[in-house]
Amino acid sequence: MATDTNTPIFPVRIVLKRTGLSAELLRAWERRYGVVAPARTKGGQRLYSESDVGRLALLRRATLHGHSIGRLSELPDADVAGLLEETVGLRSDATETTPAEGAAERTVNRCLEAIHWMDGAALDLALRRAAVLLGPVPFAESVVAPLVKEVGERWHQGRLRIVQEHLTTVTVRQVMSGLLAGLPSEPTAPVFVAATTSGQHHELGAMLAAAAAAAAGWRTIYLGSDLPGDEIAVAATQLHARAIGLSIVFPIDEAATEREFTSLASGLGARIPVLVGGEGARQLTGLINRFGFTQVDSLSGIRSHLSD
Amino acid sequence: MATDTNTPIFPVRIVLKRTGLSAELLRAWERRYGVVAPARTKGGQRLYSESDVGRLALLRRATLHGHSIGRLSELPDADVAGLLEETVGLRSDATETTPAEGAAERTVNRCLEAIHWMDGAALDLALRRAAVLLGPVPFAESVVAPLVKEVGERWHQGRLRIVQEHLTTVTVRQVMSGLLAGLPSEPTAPVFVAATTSGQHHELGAMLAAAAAAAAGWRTIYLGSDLPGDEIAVAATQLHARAIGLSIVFPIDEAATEREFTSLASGLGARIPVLVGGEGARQLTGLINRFGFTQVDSLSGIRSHLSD
DNA sequence: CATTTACTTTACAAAAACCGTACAGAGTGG
DNA sequence: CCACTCTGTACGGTTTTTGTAAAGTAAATG
Repeated sequence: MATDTNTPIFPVRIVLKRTGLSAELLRAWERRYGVVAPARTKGGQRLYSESDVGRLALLRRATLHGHSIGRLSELPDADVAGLLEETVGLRSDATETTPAEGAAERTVNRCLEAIHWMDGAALDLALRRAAVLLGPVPFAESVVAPLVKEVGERWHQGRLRIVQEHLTTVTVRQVMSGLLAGLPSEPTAPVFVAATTSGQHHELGAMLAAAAAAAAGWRTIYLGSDLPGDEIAVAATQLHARAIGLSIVFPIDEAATEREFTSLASGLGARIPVLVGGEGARQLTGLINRFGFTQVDSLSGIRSHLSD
Repeated sequence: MATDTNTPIFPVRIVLKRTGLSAELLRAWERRYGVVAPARTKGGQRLYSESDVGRLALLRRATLHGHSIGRLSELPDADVAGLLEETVGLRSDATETTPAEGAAERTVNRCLEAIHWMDGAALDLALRRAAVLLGPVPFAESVVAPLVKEVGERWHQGRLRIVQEHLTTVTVRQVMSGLLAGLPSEPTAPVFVAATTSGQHHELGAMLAAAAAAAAGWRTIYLGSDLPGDEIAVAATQLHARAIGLSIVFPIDEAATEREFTSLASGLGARIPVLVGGEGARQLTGLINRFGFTQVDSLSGIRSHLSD
């Protein structure tokens, strides 16, 4: 095989993007602690391998949780992952460190299997492992989002029972909220409020939005599902929110959604950006625009919108 | 294995976070009582092991319950744990307000305050503090249960907004699920299924039931709220549940509840005990008895019923 | 060839920890 | 009521650790 996980192919800028490190810090880590030893081009620029990137991402997460880079640098990947699980409160016994890529897809399949058998514990375990291994953002994007979508579809087609869908919601919610609690947030950071309007009982979309915002450094407040528009407005105002995220899965009743939007908009004194996402939002573009809201169709979309 | 429970790896800041001690106090304990003897880095910074952290957390809990650190410091972990269990268990005696009970009440008030200001972070913090201080079961009984009840009442009286109730649900749920995940459960233990029937959107009662069962050593599956009776039946059957817990907060519609009960009962092949709790259950005694279900009115009630 | 991106080295600065010492409130025994 | 112990907290001055910046050079890119 030409490209295994040790083939050096990534230039720094990619690594910076994927790990969230700054160039200076990355070089400092290499110089001072020998955290990774990237190959070089003949001109002397660094070339990192997939496993380098994985290790760096892992290390970064561990340091954000309070571990000191000096100690961590002496540990192999597996131990760092183990430590991280422990300190984040995500526990498991064995730590097979299967370096990233296909991991997400495999996790999703394992989850679907667990859901089929209603094996909550297995589902939980699979999710937690993936969460630690991948980190919050990739986990949300490449595991939770596809999983939720798939479950939604199967449920819609009658291939999944209501309990199974419920079990999924409960378990995913649990893992995600643990993850969210672990993300650091400055007290001075802008506030993001995530919720779901009345009639919308599917929470996970809003939770994903919350995760995306939190990962982007916002202070996020997740208010749960099925909330009247004016209530959301009250919360957003009181909390001085700088943005609001709504998730709409089924656009069952456009008129009802419009009512909610109206009460939300009229309750918002200052003009606060409202991001609307979810499957259902796609069919409501007109409505969304009419209210001056913004439609987003992916988690990265949320992230980029929040960069203002 | 590179990292067992005696490998020194945790820097102070993590220990402080996990134990709730202050830096000064921790050092004082080490200096004066030799409570733990952390390893050092080259530069002289402390490095604690997993078992150090465990011992410190234990000691802190014990001191908060009134034991003196001087005495405790001479005891091995197991004895401290024993002592702690003894003193916490004493609570059920008619003794007036032990420090722990005062703490519970104070926590509830602090939570209500936080809820009023929609300060999710403060709410979360107060709950977590109380959870580690009191341990899972007393926490559920003397903090969460009263809190949920109070919030329910205020909400009913219109003294709380819907958002505030939602925020409470979300936050409590998060803390509780973290707690539940921490409780050990044997794979061979009997299974308890907790849920809420259709139309019942208030989750926390069922979660409390799940916590009580988990603390009693059962393997619990929490299925979430608003589930049709037959779906609960399917899950219970498939999972070989040995008991089912339902929570009914508002008995809005007795006829509807009866329908749910019917579909649940008819879906259960074997005769599985069904425990019904919550405010609403009190007004449905007749209905509950007619189906051969059991009414419970407190968490300790659940525990005692599950001892069979 | 000009502009952008990276590299190295050196230096600085802030945070986090360290230590010793001291102080204050609660409880205890005389 | 007065010492005295036990315990938690606080201050002030150092050292370690870690992140960031500056300056000058080299490589890549279009």
